Order: sequence, then C-alpha cells, then structure tokens
Amino acid sequence: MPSAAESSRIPTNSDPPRKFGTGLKTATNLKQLSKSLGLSQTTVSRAINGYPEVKEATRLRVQEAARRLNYSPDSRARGLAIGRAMAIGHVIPVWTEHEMVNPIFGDFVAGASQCYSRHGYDMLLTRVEDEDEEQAYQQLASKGRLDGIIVHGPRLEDSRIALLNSLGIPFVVHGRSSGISEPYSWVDVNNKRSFRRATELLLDLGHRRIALINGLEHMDFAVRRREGYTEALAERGLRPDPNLMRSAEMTEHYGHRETRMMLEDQDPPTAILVSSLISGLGVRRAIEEQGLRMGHDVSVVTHDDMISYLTDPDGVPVFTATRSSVREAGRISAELLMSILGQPGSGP
Amino acid sequence: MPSAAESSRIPTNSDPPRKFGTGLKTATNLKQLSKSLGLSQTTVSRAINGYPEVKEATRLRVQEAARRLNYSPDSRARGLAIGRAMAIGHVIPVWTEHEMVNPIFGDFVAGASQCYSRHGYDMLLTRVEDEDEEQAYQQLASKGRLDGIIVHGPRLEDSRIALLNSLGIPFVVHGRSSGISEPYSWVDVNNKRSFRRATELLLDLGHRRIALINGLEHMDFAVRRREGYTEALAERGLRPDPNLMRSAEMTEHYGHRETRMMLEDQDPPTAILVSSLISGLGVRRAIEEQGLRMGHDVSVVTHDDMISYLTDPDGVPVFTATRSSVREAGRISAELLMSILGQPGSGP
DNA sequence: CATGTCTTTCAAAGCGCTTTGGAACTTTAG
DNA sequence: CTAAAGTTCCAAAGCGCTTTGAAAGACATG
Repeated sequence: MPSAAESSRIPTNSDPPRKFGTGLKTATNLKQLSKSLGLSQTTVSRAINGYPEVKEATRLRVQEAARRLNYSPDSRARGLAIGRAMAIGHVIPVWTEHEMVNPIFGDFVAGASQCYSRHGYDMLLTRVEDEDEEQAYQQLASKGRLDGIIVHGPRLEDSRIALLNSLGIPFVVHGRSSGISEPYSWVDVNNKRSFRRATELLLDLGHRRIALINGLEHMDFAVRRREGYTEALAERGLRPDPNLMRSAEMTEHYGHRETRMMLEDQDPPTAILVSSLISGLGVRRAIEEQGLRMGHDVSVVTHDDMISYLTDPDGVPVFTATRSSVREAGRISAELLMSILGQPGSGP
Repeated sequence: MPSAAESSRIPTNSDPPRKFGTGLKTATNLKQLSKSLGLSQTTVSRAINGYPEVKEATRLRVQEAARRLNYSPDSRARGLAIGRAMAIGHVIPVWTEHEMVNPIFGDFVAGASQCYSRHGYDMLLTRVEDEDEEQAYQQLASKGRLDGIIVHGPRLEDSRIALLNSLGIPFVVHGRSSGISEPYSWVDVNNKRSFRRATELLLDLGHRRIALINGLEHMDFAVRRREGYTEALAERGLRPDPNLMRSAEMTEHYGHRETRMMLEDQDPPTAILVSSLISGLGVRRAIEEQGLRMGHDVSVVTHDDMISYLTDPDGVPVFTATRSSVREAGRISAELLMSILGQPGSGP
C-alpha cells in the first residue's frame, strides 16, 4: 500500500545540541522540552510567555517541567524572533579611561545594573577606540545585540549624539553636551549651579582668592563647573585669576601638586574649590604638608560624587562638599532608557 | 507552456527589517547585500568570513559593498548559526557591591575590555542576587549569550566554582578560593606572600606592635593576607594581638575609625598594615589628626592595588606599599579565558 | 570534440525561538 | 440534531546567519 515515496527523515536538531567547545553539559531547548511534555512547541512557548490561550493546568505543567529541566530560552534565538535584544550597551570611550571609568563608572554601573536586572535586561560593556568611533557605534547598532545605549563622559558638542540620533537607536547621555541643538535624553547633576553656589558660599565667608581645581576642560561637566564658578565671581565684580584655575585629570596626585604650587606662590588662595573628592584628598595632603589646617587657614569645598567607598556613612563629611550620587544617576539613567524603550517618545 | 503550478512567492524578509521600536534606520542584512551585488548569500558570507573558495576579485567587491552599505552581520543570528556568542560575562554578585565593584572593578574591567575588543569579544555585565545564585548561573549558561565567565570576588570555598565546573562553561576566577579541590583557572596576586613580606619588613624595622586593617574576612583574599601577617609574626615568636586586627569593608571611613580607636588605646600600635589604599587614606587622616606623623611616630604599609587615579604617576609613592596592578590582572584574566576558549585545556 | 578535474557559485537545511493561520475538539445556540 | 461559536492545540513560516551537497563554468587532456 505505501507508495514509493518514503518520506526521508530530515535530520533534526533535538539530538546534538553541543555547546561550549568542551561541551560538557548540554542545555535543554524548546523542542526537547515540548517533546518531553507531549505538547507542541507553540503551546509550550505560549505557556511560558503567558499567553491567554493556553489552559491553566497546561501552563502549570509546562512551568514545572521547565524548572525541572532547567530550561531557559536561548536569548539569541529569542531576540532574533522578537526583534529585541534585551540588553543595554554602555560605551567606554578609551579617552575617558582614567577620568571616567575609574572613580565614577563602577558606581554608575552598580546603580544601572540594578534597574536592568529588574527589567530582565543585560548590560553590555564595549570599549570604543576613538579613531573609528562612528563605525563602532554603527556596528553596535546593526549587530543587533543592543536595544539601547548609555553614553558616558560627553565632551563639548559631542559628535556621538548626532550620530546616535541619526542611527535611530535609543540612548541616554550621562551628563550633557553643550552646543548640541538636537533633542536627546540626559541625566546629569546641575554642575553649573552647584559650583556657583559653592563659590557664593565661599564669597559670603569673605574669601576673595578662591582657587578652582577642575577636571579636564574638554569634558562637558568641567566646563559647566567653571562657568558656575566664574559667574559667581563676576556677580561680585571679581575677575577670575587664571593662576588660580587648574584643569587636568582628577587624580589624587594632581590635587596635591597644584595645591602645593599655589600655596607656595606669593598671594596664595584662601579657599579652594575642588572638582573631585579624589583630588580633594590630594588637596588636603598638600595643605597639611605645609603645616596649614583645612578650614582654618584654607577653606576647601569639593564636589562629592558620593563614591560609596569614600563617603562617610555616618554623614559626617570629611570635607565641606556639594553632593551628587553617581549610583543614583546610574539608576535614573537606566530607568529613563527603559521608559524610552517602552514607547517612542523623547525627553529632557 | 507553463504548467499549472505557479510557484507562489513566499513572503521574504528583505523588505521589512524594522528595528528599535521607533525604527528609524534599518540595518542592512545579508540578503539585501547579496542581492545588491547579484551574488548568493553563501558567496557573500564566505567572502566576508575569509573562506578560500571565493575569487579574490569577488571578495574585494563584497568587502567594498559591505563597507559602503554599513553592513555588519547580526551577532545573534551569527551566534545562533555558529554556536558561539562572542561575549564574555562578568558577574557581579551583589554582596561584593561595595567591596569589589567600586575600587577594583573599574580598573579590572578596563584591562579586560582591552583584550576583548582585540579579539572581537563583547563584555556582558550581570548582576546576580545571592539568593538564586545557582539558578542565575544556570541561566547565563543556557541563555547562550556567553562563551565564558569571569568570576569576581571569590569567597572561601566558593560554591560557584563547583557549579560552573559542573555546568561545563569555561571560566576564570579573579582571585582564588581556598578549600576548593577541583581544578579551575585563576589569576591572582600572591596576597599571602605579599603581606608576609610587608610584615617582615616592619618587624625588621623593630616594630613589635603591628596592626592589621584588613578587608572582610569572608573574602578569600582577606584571609590570605591575614595568614601572611600571622605567619610572619609567628616566625618571630610573636602572637598576633586580636586588638590589633580589624576586618571590614575597606572604606576610607573604616580606616580612619579603626586607626583612631587603636591610637587612643593605651599600648597603641607602632606600625599599621593596611589592606587597601582607600582605607590607607583614612589611616593617614587619623594619624595626622592625633598630631602624629606617618613614618615617624607610626609606620604604615598599605597594599596598593594601583588604582590608576590614586597612584602617583611620578612613582613617588604616597605610602610605603606592596603592589599589584588590577588593570593588569584584568588583562591577564581575559587573555587566559580567551586561550581556554581556544582549546579545551585547563590551567593554573 | 568528448571527457575529466578544479574552481566558483548556488539552493536549501538548520540554529532555537515566536507567531500566524487553521485544524480538531467542546460547548452553546437554533 | 445540526450549525455556530469557543477553546485548545498544532504545523510551518520566518528572524539573519552559516554551511553542506551539488550544480555550473572554466580549463586542460586524450
């Protein structure tokens, strides 16, 4: 009775899943799971993803089996099918490696990752060399590994913003970039106002020679801080003394060196405004080396990024300081990005 | 002439690739690229991946077009097809968030990412809550997003090592875990010896009351450091004084508080061994607050992780210190993992 | 000119998942 | 008791890529 056509068995994939070069354990896949349940892949998939058209009893049975077999869907396949990667990219441009990555990045990431893991997202760190920046972002976008990007350490008029906008990939900038007219989302502390206030405070205390130990001034935040500083001075009719303004990578050493130089000068500053807690440590060291006392002979106000391991848990600050929580910023940035991914809309 | 069978056009995918919710730009895919070249997908793929069976002229033509159209293969699809993800996972257990992530993690990651980007790998950061640790790693493995893992901040007899071994997923541990008999790869500084040496140095200088300000002692590295310390003392017939040994998260504040307490004690230490540069700063602060001078009244040796922003570039160390480069460790770990992925073999 | 060997290119299967269009089976209405 | 509507499940297409098996073209040989 059977006609000549013997339907030749197409080689299937449920047998040899082999993974990880050495391939010890072999992950369960949908096909196996559904076969072991005697259901179709569709039904199992629906059951897992919570679709309504599957009987509750079936769903429970599936979930139980999934747990027992340690099944969890392959995210690549899933991403391919639904068009989303469930991952956010954080880009570390190499030129920020010192200034950004170290003191700030860790805390920021800790804050953001918390949010991601709650939403089921993963976090992808990529290092981008400055030369082929454009191409690198291009690729990130087209490789399909990301749903969105968080940009760190924006410069003045950062070209990446235009690029990302034109690529149409959702992103959030940590910090702002002056001189950019396009709309984009950012999360930042009010650097300018914070430094303006700090300067005003020192002025109110009677200081007239106030030094500013700032970060690298091609970074946007540093420029904003300087603006706040000079504006406050200008308001009182003071002209900023170039000798009292320093700018470099914010290391401990840098704070120490510059402070020392300024203090050894004739006409030294009576107050110092520092852009980073790290440098602030160096500033203190220099002051104390000179036999002076902080707060008596020289007043110091530093910007405190609240890097957790440097911050006094009892709330007794080591320095007089302005405040911002990097970890919090990470959390907020992540949440902002999540919400952007939610609906197509833009935001401040 | 045409028979009745009109081969119905199967809906293809080259038309509507839509991406990124908002879907502005649409990434080119292989199908489009090959069509635009009048070649088959196979040929284009081979040309790009450097297979020999494609004419050189064709290859060049393909490469040029790929560049022009900004084509880069979807890594999910690619990973699915070739069975590798081209990504390494770094796992941040939440319980290390303070102690590890902040001071160390940034630098470590910077070193590792350099290596990854050279090999075309990406870096995936995942936060793992401690409760469902096992399941989390399980999932990481079966989600297929990773080719390997780097484990941070191992505890004593860390259970993750057995788990990862049994999952058969390649991994490298940054640090070691005492009391584990299974083979695994690790990269670490010689904590024990380094602290033994430092203690010996202080002993040679005539110190007898040497304090140890250590990290949390459920972390493996802290235990090793303490061992080095006590061994050196024992060798000279000294018994470690429990009052001189402190252990906690290595913050600046902690260094300050403990030092202060010890100095206010009757019979204070004449030398202090500190487990972290960060805490070391606090130690110095406490010493100087008491009107004492480091190096004169109290000797301090700290373990210097060479966190780049705290390290004096001129090589004039702020403290007497033991040394280790976290960034270097990151690089080495990454390279080790790469080589493990290369061939199935194990290593010290 | 017919035949055999390389070289170059192709069509289609398969990776693991989602999802559409329908079939099979139940329940309710006419 | 048949027709309509609901429910539950399935087969198969499709995501973008690699790769196998084979066909077509180029070239040399008898």
